[in-house]
Amino acid sequence: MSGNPVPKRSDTVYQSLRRAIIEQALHPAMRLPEDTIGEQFGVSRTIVRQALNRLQMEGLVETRPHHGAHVAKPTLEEARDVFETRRCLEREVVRKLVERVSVNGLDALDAHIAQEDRVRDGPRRDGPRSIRLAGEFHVVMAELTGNKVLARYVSEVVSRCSLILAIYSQRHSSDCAVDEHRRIVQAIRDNDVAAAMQIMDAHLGAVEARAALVEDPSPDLKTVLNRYTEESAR
Amino acid sequence: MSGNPVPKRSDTVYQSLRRAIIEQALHPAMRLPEDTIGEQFGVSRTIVRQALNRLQMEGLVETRPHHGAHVAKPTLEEARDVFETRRCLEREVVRKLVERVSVNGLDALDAHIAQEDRVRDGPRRDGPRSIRLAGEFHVVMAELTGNKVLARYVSEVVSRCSLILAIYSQRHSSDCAVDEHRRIVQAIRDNDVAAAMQIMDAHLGAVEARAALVEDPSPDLKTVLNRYTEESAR
DNA sequence: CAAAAATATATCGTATACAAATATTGACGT
DNA sequence: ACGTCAATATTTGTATACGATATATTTTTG
Repeated sequence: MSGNPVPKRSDTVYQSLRRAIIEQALHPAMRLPEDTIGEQFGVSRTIVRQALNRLQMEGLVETRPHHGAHVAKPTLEEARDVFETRRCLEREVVRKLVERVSVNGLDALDAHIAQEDRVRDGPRRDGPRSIRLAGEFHVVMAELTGNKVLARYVSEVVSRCSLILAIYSQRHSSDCAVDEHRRIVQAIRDNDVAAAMQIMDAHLGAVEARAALVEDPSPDLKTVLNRYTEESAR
Repeated sequence: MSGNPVPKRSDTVYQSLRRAIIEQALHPAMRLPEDTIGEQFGVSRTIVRQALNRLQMEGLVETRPHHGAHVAKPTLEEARDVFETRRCLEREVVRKLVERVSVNGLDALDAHIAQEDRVRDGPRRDGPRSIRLAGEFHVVMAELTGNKVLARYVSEVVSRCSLILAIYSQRHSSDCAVDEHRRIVQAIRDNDVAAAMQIMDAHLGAVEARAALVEDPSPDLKTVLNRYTEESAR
């Protein structure tokens, strides 16, 4: 009666694809053929399909019948919905954490921030990893509430936010983000609900603003080619 | 390029199972063998598995490797998590609806309440259907916000709440519930955020209390037997 | 007679094969 | 030269077959 004798190969595929999408290694609207992925991982389409289904439910991939799976390409409206829901959920997270969070929990958050610092100031500016870490900070917070349901939803919206940022934001200026994380933890430490919530709201607002202000950077093939033909004509 | 030429057979299975679970036709912890279900619906295990996977993600069924799928049997802790998250989400729903809801939206809510009344006062007291309708009222509200993400999460927690009520509440006293629904709509009509939220919170609190106050009616075999051995020893 | 081992059965996990649907490409006629 | 239509080829949707694993039953042994 061991816990996990078989590490579930579909989970491996799922997590790999998830990271690849979040870190923008797989661009939005990119096709995800089952055969190709299966060959790559050495598994059959059955396994790949499970992973893709999960990703679809979480909003990271979209599938149309007989068209297969594609990396999701959220519209601005969807993006707004995700951000709005995320704010709602994270307010609850902060509220709960201020109410009761263990010292270990705060330490875990500090440790995570330290890791974010390390990656940011590290030898090479690892943008994708930085985005992922920034998101995981919020997931860690949600898990510290002890509410599994809440944590799952936060994890989902954070993933989707990462994808949205990957689309709509040119570069992830994580400098301010890390600092805001620090300030949120400080407010929680001070048992200051209002401050923590306000900082969190501002933080998410800043993230959202960064997304909303930029134009869609991955337009249709036609548009791209138009630009290039213009260049060659010039 | 028609919308849905094939109504997706897995969706049929999914919805049937979902309703059966929510209406307590399928009891918690009941086994759900893939073959049996497949034979019943005239589809292969592949289809059934898709439906079961979806239900698992939504928390309505649980599966352990090589043990197959069972109807979920949430613990009290899970139940609390679900209720807490639901409150958080529905507060947001109410807030958004008060901000801006169309007349059509309010009409839809009225119509739904009327339907609840009809079923409640109908010839036969249709308990299961009453539970389902009560839940769907909240889903309709969430959908009226226009936020798809929010609506999906609300739909999920409402489903799970229905299941929880099915377990922990002996009978669904829907009389008060319908009236509370009416009062919530009234508060929204009056643009009274505070009142609407307060009623909603009280409503969910009442639902939760009804669940939390009852002891687990189907505990472990050991626990039951312990109680009985104690009794015989006394 | 009780307990433990061994077998049998049922159910699940995965791969693969076949059918259906669609996008693409080439041919053809205007 | 361009638009339309048909054939091909790729990809998904579904079913089924096979192997693995857990549970139930039976048999054996102390």
